[in-house]
Amino acid sequence: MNARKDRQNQILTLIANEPIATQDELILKLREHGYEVTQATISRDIKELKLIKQVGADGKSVYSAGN
Amino acid sequence: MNARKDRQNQILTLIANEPIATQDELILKLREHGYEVTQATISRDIKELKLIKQVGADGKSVYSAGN
DNA sequence: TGTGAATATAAATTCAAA
DNA sequence: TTTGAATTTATATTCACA
Repeated sequence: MNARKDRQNQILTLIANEPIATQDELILKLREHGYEVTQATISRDIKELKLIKQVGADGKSVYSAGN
Repeated sequence: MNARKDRQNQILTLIANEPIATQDELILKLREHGYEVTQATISRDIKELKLIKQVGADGKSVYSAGN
């Protein structure tokens, strides 16, 4: 299925363009773009995409593509 | 106080030398090296050290120094 | 296969205290 | 300031099912 791949690409785009700190935040953003998913699915996407969660200079954590 | 800085250096050494997946694991390793701390403290250390948790190729997550 | 609901596990934070 | 105990919050996993 391509819904999954599309969604994962959207995730990459989202985190590249704005700081996203939690999976719940990501769920909301995805919803704005027409993707309806739950936290369990996001968690799996993040794992597959090998995203990392890093604490920024300001102390806020942000998801990003590790490399 | 230097206990904190010493402990944080030990943390950096530990994660550099073996894969550590969780804060509880880190607590155990630190204990082996004479440091007695709780998860709350480790969480703060990790934040200060700006460590990242990344999912490896094998699917296991590991803490590492982001850069 | 991919997903959601429920649950388990991990991690961050609050609040008191040394 | 730094910490631990308790708690909240976030994330990963299990289990059933389309």
